[in-house]
Amino acid sequence: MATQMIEERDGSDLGVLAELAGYHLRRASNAVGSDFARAVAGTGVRQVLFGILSVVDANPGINQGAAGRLLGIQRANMVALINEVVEQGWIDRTVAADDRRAFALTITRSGTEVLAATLARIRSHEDQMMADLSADDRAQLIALLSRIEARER
Amino acid sequence: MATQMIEERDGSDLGVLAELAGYHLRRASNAVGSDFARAVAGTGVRQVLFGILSVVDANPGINQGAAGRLLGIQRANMVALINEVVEQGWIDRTVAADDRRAFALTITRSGTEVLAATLARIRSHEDQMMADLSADDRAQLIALLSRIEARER
DNA sequence: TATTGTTATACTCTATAACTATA
DNA sequence: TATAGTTATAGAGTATAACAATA
Repeated sequence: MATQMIEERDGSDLGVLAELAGYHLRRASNAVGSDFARAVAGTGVRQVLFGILSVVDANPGINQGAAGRLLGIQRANMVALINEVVEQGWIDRTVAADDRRAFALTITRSGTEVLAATLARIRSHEDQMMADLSADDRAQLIALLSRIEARER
Repeated sequence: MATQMIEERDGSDLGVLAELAGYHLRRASNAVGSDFARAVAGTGVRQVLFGILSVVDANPGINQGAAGRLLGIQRANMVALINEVVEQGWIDRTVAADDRRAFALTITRSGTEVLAATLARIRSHEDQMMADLSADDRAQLIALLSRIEARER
């Protein structure tokens, strides 16, 4: 099997790094992350916060802890994040009816609007970042990434 | 085209988030990143530092700035990172012969050993994280990610 | 005893602006 | 003027440990 050596014009290259999926994951994730930030600049939305809005929208009344587990966010870190979306008026936080330790989260009218508005911007941002990928490529990418995510421990 | 809805056993799901490549990139990158840390725990190596070792090893005498550009690390952030690898004795930093503003970086004997030793651990860590991917899948993944990285600005 | 949310805290990565010394 | 490296600083994400209230 012939391996392809990727080089800069001046001959400098990444070395073994180029073969490591972890490196490319980090670079691609950072590239997409900072373009995401540009795309939603001024809205107060960030990648994590959009995730919370999406999960709470899809699961009305979900517990704070359960939402965190779905998103891979630790309990301790959820506190400030939920405070933020509550203060923005995007999420309602009420004591859960069945468990007085827990908070039930629901998206507000305003939160729904922010979700829709930023989703539009995010879709066009993703279209740009994935411009070199066909629809199949994109689906394949998500499928591959999901298989890696599943190995989290 | 039928879309597949991914759900937890209790019926909770990610909502629109599940369709966004950016979200899966972030989750997969974090999962791989923390497993990387576990794999090289105790060595003093981190993802960024391994990147620097790899690039300097592949390009002896490369400038600090050029190494940073290859890796997507800002000038300002390179300083502390290079201090770290120099203090560890993994990299030699000398004033460049042709440009007295610049530093020429070369990997040391010790750095070469650390690179080889951690590379072995990293390869087995990647094998575990990519256990659900065929060799073709893995190559495809890296190819797809590279196309996204290329859109960085 | 275990779980939910909380506080405090620390580490790492990334970003920007202003400075210096050389080119 | 532009570039290489530096300093200072800030924001964000993630991690752990210990605690109170409730289950």
